[in-house]
Amino acid sequence: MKYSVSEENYIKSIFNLQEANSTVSTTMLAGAVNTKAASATDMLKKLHSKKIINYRPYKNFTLTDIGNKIALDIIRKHRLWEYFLVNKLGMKWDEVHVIAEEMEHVNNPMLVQKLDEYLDHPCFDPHGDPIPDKNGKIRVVKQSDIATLPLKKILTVSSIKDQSVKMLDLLKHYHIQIGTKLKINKKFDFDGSVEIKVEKYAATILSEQVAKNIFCTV
Amino acid sequence: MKYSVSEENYIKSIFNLQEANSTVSTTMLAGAVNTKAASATDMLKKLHSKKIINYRPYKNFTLTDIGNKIALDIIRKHRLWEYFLVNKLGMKWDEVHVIAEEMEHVNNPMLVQKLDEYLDHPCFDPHGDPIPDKNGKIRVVKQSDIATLPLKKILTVSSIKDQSVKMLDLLKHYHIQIGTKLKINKKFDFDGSVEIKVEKYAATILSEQVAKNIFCTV
DNA sequence: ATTTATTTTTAGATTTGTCTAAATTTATTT
DNA sequence: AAATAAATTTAGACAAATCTAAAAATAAAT
Repeated sequence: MKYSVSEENYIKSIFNLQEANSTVSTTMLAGAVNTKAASATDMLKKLHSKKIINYRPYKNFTLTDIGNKIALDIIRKHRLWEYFLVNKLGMKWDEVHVIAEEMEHVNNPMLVQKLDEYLDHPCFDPHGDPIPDKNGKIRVVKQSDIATLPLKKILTVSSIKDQSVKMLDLLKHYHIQIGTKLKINKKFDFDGSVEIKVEKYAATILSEQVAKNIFCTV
Repeated sequence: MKYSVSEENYIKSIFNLQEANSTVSTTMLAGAVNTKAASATDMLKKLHSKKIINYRPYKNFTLTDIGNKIALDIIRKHRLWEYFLVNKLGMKWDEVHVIAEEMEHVNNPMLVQKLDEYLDHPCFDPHGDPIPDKNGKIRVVKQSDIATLPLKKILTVSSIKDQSVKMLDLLKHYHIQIGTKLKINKKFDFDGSVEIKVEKYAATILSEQVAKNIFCTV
């Protein structure tokens, strides 16, 4: 089944709102897709008739299993493209969202598969959000900051707490970005600083403050 | 100025039809964008009001300078994405057109620039069609087949005459594709065969029949 | 528990891009 | 040159997605 760009945007927004809130309202949805509540209602009725959402007038609505599947597919594409834009084209974290918003609607399963292979099956987008796999499964992994993770294990950077420009600058200097693999060599109790080794770069020391901002999966 | 996907498709089709034919008709255009003549007329009137085409009812129409500029920009994106899909994602010549047809409408100048850099400013797409530069300029270069080109010069493969699967197979074996750089070492008068050297591969000999199908720029 | 405020839905209109069928213009034939 | 054929345009309708303004339902406040 093929869905219009509008339908896809509504579906994706419902998913994202469900992630962030216990309950989703027509007004919230309208806000998310940048329309008016009346327009959202129209679309809700259409999505309901297509069995994409559970919907009763004046009551809350949720994605059906079908709707969830569709949403995850769109989000997969969005995040893969974000990863591509940052890690291949060298764009910045904050520049890629708007572009990925357009690319996510390019509909071609073969393309997504090849892109995923080309990027080497990344698990997290540049903002640290997980990328659903081809079956819509999101790998649930506990991520912790470097200050608390164990030594000598290969870790993968999965998200950064402080996403300010200053932090970004610093991380660039350390050759650290989402997806970077690194190892913790030593922790210094004196000031909580940590020596890490990023693949093919010389080992360096991070302050505790920085270490606490870098989250990794094992 | 931003144009709808529909407008862009019409503009691009007019350009392509103008390239291939001396004159473009409403019916031809309708065929190219897969609609009916009546719909094409509606769009022609709209494009005329936006000064994208020169148009008088019942007469032939042409792109204005503005229209030409827009078309070249779309075609640039289309061909850059085709190049990406083939040379980075490893897709096949005949698979990429449909996908690029969607990607070409993603509108972000920074994206196009970064993509162009990432691909190292290619001049020809995988079908051998030239890729307009950022100013819409198409580098006019005379291309000739290997059988007639001079020895010892660095040549760039720009198009393949016979695009059959059999030929494709053979070229893959020789590590030749659009954009490949090669040098002609020697020509054998006995049977017209040619010894070539493709970057970092051992020199090999092509039959005259093959050589005549491979077009290069100097 | 009424009243008031907020949210959601309905009703009717608009825009974009499309269609069919009929009318008009241009091209072709006899 | 008149008749026929083909191409193009007009007229009117339709689907998708949106809007405003008004009505209906739910939630909050006195």
